[in-house]
Amino acid sequence: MPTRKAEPPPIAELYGEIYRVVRRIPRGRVATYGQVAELSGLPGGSRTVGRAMKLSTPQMRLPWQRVVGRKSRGAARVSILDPVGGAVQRMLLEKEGVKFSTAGSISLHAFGWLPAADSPARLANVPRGDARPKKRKRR
DNA sequence: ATTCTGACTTGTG
DNA sequence: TCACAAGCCAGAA
Repeated sequence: MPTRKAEPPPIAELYGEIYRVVRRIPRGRVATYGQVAELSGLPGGSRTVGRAMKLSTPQMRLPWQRVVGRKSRGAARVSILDPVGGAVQRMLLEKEGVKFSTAGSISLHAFGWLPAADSPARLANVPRGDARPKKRKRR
């Protein structure tokens, strides 16, 4: 085979994967950009997920409002720059039961999506040690 | 090719 | 908790 430079990663494919992951987020739950990125095979690609959301269209019928920005260890928040879009996202989430604190943050402890325990029904007894294999102490 | 920008995240102070 | 810097990735100029 002649010299064939490593072809660039199929961006479109990755976007498709991102949308696929987003569709798995259950109603009333939220996932962070970073979380969606990892599940899509794009570690560190949180910004790419944000772009994918922005590029999404209504025809896709994508639950984009369930993807939020991480604020701290157990909290998330709306990260859309456009104030109108941000308000829409919040409204849509509240409509499906997601509660916002006075500071405008969402408790991941209460509404964070747990991909691993997605179908088994999140019992009240959800193991605290997230699905993270290796993680030093608390981050 | 280089620089800027953003629906990101994490570390510091 | 807030502000700022750095690292990060893809698209636009």
